[in-house]
Amino acid sequence: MSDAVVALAALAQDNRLDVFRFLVQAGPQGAPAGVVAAGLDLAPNTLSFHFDRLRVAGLVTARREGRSIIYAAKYEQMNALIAFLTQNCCQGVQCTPAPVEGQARKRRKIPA
Amino acid sequence: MSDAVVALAALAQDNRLDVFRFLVQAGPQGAPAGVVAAGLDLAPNTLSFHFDRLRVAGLVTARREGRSIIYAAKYEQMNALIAFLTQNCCQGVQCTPAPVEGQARKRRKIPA
DNA sequence: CTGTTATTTCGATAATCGTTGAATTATGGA
DNA sequence: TCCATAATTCAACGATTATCGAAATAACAG
Repeated sequence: MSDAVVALAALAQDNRLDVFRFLVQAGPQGAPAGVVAAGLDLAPNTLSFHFDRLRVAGLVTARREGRSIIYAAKYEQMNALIAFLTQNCCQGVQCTPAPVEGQARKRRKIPA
Repeated sequence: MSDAVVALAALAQDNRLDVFRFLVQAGPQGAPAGVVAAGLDLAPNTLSFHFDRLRVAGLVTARREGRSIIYAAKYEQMNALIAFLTQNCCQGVQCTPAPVEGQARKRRKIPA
């Protein structure tokens, strides 16, 4: 219940939503903090702050690998959030989950 | 894109999420501000503040009816948000939208 | 017009947020 | 050991947020 608010708050910020989307695109193996920082042009300390929000919200995981820290999107938590919204937005009402009209987008590669 | 952030921010607050859920349960015809205030035990001015956030985010509509103002959930916008999250969380990855396990809840009536 | 009900607007307040610069910790290479 | 790289922590700041009390607006009844 209150988990949802924390998750929503974690995603309710431009940079943080970008970070999460970046990690989703990076795939299950995740990406090092530095790569995310470079890819999104964010200061490392600012990014740390946002990573922490996402981590506390259970939306990402963090693991050390050499001197990098690899962050990865936690898809299950995102699914839980979507499930919550789906159930709590559409109590008996019509609620078409929208069958992806655009089809797979251009699939941006991680920039150099 | 940025619409999503505004919508997420609108829902990322305890009282506001409660208000939206209340309106969803109230159905498409909506509920007067006073009824919501009584039902959720919120000060009318505080509630006005939250309604405005939801309205700006496009998540509710407001119409005058006599001396009451009726607020109603805008389901389409919520669906759009869920669609955005579904598409942007699950780029090619497994993303089971969870087929409503709990089934229709006790369906609380609007309190007197 | 006067009073009552329903809601919003205004001003102020404490708390939280996002960003920055400087310092710190952790890892690995020479 | 000494140095460079990767990331975090800390202290500070301006900005935004949520709430409150008081006043204002809107609609209706008498």
